[in-house]
Amino acid sequence: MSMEPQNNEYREQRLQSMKALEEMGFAPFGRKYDHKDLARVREEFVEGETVRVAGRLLMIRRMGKMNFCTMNDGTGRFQAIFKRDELPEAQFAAFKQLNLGDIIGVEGTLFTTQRGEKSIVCKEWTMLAKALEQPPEKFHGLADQEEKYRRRYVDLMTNDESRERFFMRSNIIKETRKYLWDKGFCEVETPILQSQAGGAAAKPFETHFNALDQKMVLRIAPELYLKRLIVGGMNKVFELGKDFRNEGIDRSHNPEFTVLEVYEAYGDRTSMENIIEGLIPHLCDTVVGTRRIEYGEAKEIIDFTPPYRRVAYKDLVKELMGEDWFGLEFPVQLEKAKALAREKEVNLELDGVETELMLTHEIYDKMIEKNLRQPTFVTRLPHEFVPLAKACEDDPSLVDVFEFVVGGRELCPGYTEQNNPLEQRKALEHQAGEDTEKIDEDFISALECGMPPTGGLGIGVDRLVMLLTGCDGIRDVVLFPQMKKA
RNA sequence: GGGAGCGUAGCUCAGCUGGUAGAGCAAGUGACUCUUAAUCACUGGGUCCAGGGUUCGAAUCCCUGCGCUCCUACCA
Repeated sequence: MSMEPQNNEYREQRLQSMKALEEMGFAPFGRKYDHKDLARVREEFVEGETVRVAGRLLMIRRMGKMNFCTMNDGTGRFQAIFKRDELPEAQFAAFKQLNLGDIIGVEGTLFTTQRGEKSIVCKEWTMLAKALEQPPEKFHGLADQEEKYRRRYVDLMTNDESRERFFMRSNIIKETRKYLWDKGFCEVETPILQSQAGGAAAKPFETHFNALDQKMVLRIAPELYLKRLIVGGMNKVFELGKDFRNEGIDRSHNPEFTVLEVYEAYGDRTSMENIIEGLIPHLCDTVVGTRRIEYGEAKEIIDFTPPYRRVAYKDLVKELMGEDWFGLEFPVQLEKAKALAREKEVNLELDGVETELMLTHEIYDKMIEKNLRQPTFVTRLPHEFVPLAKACEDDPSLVDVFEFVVGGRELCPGYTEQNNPLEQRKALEHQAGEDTEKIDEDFISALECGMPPTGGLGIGVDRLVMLLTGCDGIRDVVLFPQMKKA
């Protein structure tokens, strides 16, 4: 657990081996080495061809005059063979000084063993980097969660699965950009360092700007700046970047996380539904290789083939509680909910629940959303839950938004954005309460210049990656998750 | 925030009602020219997370601290 260099028998031995190599004329830390990726060597394997490869020694099977090593260069594993017959005497002798974890370059000829293992028979090898630290056990790899997160490089070098997951994350981000660029969206960058935090209800991280002697915050959402761009006539924009929220850490929350926000002028929430219905299948096709993804411990199959179900919040509630639900008296509703909860063995939290709205929402939370396994847009939510969004045209008590639910969890919301500056001010003032300083006057002022009707979308990229890689913890898809100082 | 659990060799883990610390892998030496979690023989390796307490005696029991994990609550 110590972060200081190990000072043990391994380190001593390796320092000695380093010295021995130097004395034999092998510089323990090499320079640029032109080579072919191991994955390509395997793919384009030609018996007898001479190639140069490089990588870390993962396993060494010493048999005296013929030795087998498993190398790993980050693209894949490959076997290298060190035979006395095939190597200059000095090279064969120096081979004995190699340890697990060392990085070497190998020049040799491609060869298939009797057991059919594609290999390279070494003719000449080069020391590229000596490892002074002993790598983790070859079979289990690094298993300790804490150590995996704190020393991700050790996790990456030993666990192929972990490394592949992060390459997959990189591809998801690349293909997300590509998809949006191809649809005519413009990628922008807005301030992360802001004088006031807006666009979400969350505690910001605070910092101090010395030159201006001014308190600053890290953004909690890019929303308000992106809408300014819509006002300015950048009609289709997106930003892919980090938000920071000064709140707790758990399996689905990291204080710094990656978000994608998309805004489309002259659109509405349905424009955003179309983007999700296009983007997610695109990611499935280009990155995952299937639209049917295994999810959770139960290995439940989630099918991302569009179109996705669209259903109004109230219709979902009626499906469960009966067509007449919203006409019933509150005490009747309460009894009915309790009875159903008992039947389904669900624990409803009813303390302080005094209205139809609150009760209905508790029912939705505990008994409806969890059962929406396949991709679903839940639309037409009560105004109270999303106070800043634009009301539905035909019913001012509802807002024209969706929550996109997959696997029983909300993945992302989409909005028909509020473009009436008077309504927006009212809503913001209501939210801010006493704290009127919290209102971003410049943002209101932007709206007063006239913002076209607009659809907006915000996706937690980490959670999207979790879904597509079948992980159930955010720390498994963030390279260096936030940890307490050890 | 509330609850439960964990921290032992480089790594993965055993260690019962308290009696001077164990295995596998890894390492060192030796044998072996088709191994692949190679095999075989011998050898070395520990601040039992840190600090305090109980005890003749603590990895083990108690307290405090640090870190992690799980459940639960909160979270546009």
